[in-house]
Amino acid sequence: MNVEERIKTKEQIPLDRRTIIHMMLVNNTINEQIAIALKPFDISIQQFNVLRILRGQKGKPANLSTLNERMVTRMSNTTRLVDKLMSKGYVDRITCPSNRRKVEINLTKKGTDKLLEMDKTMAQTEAALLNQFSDSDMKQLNLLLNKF
Amino acid sequence: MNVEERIKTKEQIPLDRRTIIHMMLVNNTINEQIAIALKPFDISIQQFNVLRILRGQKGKPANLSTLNERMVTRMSNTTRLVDKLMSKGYVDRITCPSNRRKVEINLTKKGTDKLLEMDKTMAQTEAALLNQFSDSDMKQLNLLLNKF
DNA sequence: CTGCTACATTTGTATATACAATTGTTGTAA
DNA sequence: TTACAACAATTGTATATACAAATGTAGCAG
Repeated sequence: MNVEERIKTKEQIPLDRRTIIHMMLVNNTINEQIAIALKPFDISIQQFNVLRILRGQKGKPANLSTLNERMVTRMSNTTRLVDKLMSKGYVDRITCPSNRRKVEINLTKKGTDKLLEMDKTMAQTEAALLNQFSDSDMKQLNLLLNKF
Repeated sequence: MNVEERIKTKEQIPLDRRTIIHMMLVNNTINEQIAIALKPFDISIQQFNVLRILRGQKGKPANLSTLNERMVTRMSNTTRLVDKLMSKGYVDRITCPSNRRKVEINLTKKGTDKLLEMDKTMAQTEAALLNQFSDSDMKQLNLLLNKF
């Protein structure tokens, strides 16, 4: 992706600004591709993220603040995000018996199955996005990203 | 920024997935910081982007499709984005005399002035975001981003 | 036990965004 | 010249998101 061409500018962009813009452009690409991959499942990136967090819990229920803490892109209203996953039948939610302020959220069987399907598509998408990267490219990129 | 720590996972994340997640996390940081910088001006990143595009036009008016084409993060409703800039007095909009389907959007004096103020804050924010990067780091990062 | 503060989630509401349908304009083929 | 397709922007509407206020619960000082 050529930055100047994409944003149609002829003037030279200072390196620091160009870097920021470049990051944004790539991120848009990433988000678009993942959204396309998840579209058949009628699910957003954040919803997918929550499903994966729940799987990582290995049956141990999660409450809302835990989810919010672990989400890649945090959002201001996790309640309603979980509402949507519930209405799809992917998770269930009960109030925590030991502390009735909290809730316990779990993956359902249906959620687990769907997530397994999504995994395949997502793996393909990740691979496609990164197909020009060698392992050492990726390591280098991760090192550079650490500087942010 | 340590990925595993941030998303609170103990399991090892495959390198390709980690790379994608890392990109997203850094992008969130970038967006948050820029949003904070622009908050005093009561303007969004995309609105700021449009103002800069208009300045790049050097007085030559832009129409909506031009703006949309050049925006870093394109959106589905540039009309209403421009509405907001108009209501702030930063731009004006007339229908194009030579082709009445199009519009001509221009920066106002007020918009130009405000943009100049925003430049300062934005330069600081960019510098702060990239303060751990040497020039060669940035060049390297840009090269790697080209692979997406 | 009472009153108070902190906690965890939910709800209300205003704003933002996506997507499709609509409006008005232009160019052009018959 | 008329009819029609393509174009450019706008509008309607459903959904998403942010932010603040409200609800209900727990813990704790006195």
